[in-house]
Amino acid sequence: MKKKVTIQDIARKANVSKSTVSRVLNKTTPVEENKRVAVEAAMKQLNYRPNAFARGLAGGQSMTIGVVTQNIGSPFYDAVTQGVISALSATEYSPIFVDGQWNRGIEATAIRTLINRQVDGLILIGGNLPAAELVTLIESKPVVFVAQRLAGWEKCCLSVDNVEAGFRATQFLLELGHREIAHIAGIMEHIDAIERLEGYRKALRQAGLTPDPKLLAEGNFSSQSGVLAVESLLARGVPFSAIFAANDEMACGARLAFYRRGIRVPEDVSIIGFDNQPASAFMTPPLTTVAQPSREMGAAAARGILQQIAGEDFQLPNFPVQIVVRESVIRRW
Amino acid sequence: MKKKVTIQDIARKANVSKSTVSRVLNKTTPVEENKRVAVEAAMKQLNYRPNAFARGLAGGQSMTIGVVTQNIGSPFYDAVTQGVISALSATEYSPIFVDGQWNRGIEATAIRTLINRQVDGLILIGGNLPAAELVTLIESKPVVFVAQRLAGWEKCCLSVDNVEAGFRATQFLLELGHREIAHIAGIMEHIDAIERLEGYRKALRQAGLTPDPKLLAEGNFSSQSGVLAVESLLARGVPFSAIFAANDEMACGARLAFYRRGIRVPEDVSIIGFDNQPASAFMTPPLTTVAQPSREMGAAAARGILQQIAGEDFQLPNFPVQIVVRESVIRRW
DNA sequence: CTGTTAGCGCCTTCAC
DNA sequence: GTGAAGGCGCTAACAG
Repeated sequence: MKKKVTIQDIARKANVSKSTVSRVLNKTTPVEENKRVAVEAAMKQLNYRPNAFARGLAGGQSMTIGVVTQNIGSPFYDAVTQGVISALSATEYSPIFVDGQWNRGIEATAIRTLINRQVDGLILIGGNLPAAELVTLIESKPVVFVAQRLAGWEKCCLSVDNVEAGFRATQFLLELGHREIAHIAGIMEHIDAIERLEGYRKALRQAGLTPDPKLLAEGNFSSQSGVLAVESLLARGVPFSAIFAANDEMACGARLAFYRRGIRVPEDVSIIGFDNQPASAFMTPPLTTVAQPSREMGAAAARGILQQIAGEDFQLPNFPVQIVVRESVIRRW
Repeated sequence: MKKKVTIQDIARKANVSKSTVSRVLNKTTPVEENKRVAVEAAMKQLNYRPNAFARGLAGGQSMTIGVVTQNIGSPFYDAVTQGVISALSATEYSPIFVDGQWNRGIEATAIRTLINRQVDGLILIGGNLPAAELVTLIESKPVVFVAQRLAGWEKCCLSVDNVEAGFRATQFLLELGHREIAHIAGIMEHIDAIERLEGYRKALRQAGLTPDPKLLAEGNFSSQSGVLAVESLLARGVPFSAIFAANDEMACGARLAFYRRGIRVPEDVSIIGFDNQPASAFMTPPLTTVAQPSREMGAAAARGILQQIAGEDFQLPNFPVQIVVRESVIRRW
């Protein structure tokens, strides 16, 4: 075993005291030039690495911010994660990730683990713990919720307006001339799924149409469920000329189901997805979809945390969605 | 600010000493039943959470294992990560992730960050730091390299035989009757890409064919590069009836390029990818691909670390690849 | 079985 | 500017 070099060792080597070493390390107080150089040299020579634990213990700051992810669903979450990473990489803070797997129990444990590790802030991406439980877990640490809409915590919530997004996606199909529009919803326990469905219905109603339950299939955000949804839809015998899927994975699955049946996209049916995941541009035909600025949202979340830590007044930005038109939709004459 | 409750507080409340509390906490030494109960009750009441930093400082163990990922390339890496998470979730250890982005500098920094955080072990997924540098960084901590093949560190390397995999993929196409087989390689700095290409050539030679440089295109593992590769291949005017892409993303891009040109898959050209990423089953047509047991590899890596920490003798298992046949290949008569 | 005594490595007052 | 002393919360010997 290698003996670890401590602040003490380098103090001896540089003929100064521990305090001085600490000072050059943190730049908290000016230190005489030559001493500083000596210290830095010693650190280099002995290959000194400050012990993050000791620091955290003594200083009260862990310089880490905890991120709780949910690995199910759409690549949207991955992108948010990337945003967090990149925003933090320029700072002294490191992210530490724990996965909640869309399971309340696991999620709670994940948060506890993070708190035990003394994270200085928390970013929760997705998740479905009730607000009350969250409050007790968080312990009043800085926090930002991504893709959530917690009552009483609006200031800390970062998400696009999914109702609006669903509305616009449907509206888009309506404007292309479609009248019989099906929807493949996500898991109805997720706020995203609920709101997108709501937007879908709203658009239909506004166009003077009545949402037909027979044109609604519930999936679970997986590709496979998209296949099943289309098969179910087809089996019901109610005709439709377009589909709005609550995420790209399911849109993907839907497209495959049509392929299997010999139904052409977009000649026979149009598809619009959600998330603009990278692969959607490479499907055949390329998938039209609704894009959320996921990376930016992750970065914004990280910045929000940093500002809270700094005690600054902060406000999370608003993010608009955007429809990315590709060949999977076509006007139907 | 909430005052933190410490081991001392609960010791007072339970009328025992700090040590006893520590003992029930870690179950290191039997403690009298009634005292134990009292302590546990006190912990519950005061909502006690042990401070991981203090623990780490005092005990020398951080109970975290660091994972360095590279977010570029194929979803293979994501799956490995999942495997690590799941294998570790049953233990007292938590993974902490840092991203190296396939950049030597960033990767080195990532490893240093992890070391500073006193991780008890390291899992490096991908990456391309030279062995020499790695050695000094690691500081003789337990380590497992996934998808690497470091000379002198064979015992700690976990990867499939990519030469063999490339060989079999090509062989598979040969057996279908193809003779003019193109290859879209990955970034030639990555060992995976190099080995897969080598396997491809080996198979051709063994079949009595000479690898034609005009049938080789270099991509960068991204979908987009798959598109470009096919366009480049087509522009060269050398006919081919099948393509082996070094990962599914590029295979995806290739498929799109053919679609754009009106070239049918698999009627006109067959495609085989690599990684068996989930989406590959949902392409049109579903993609034939080479599967690595990625989750299992991640889990095995985690177990390897744990065994090293425990000082046990360990040996990383061998993982075979497997060809998953789907509709994107067809015999050519 | 249990309380007491030392630190773990570092930061932060304090006097100098 | 700089060194000495104290403490962060917990674990790990040590005696009892």
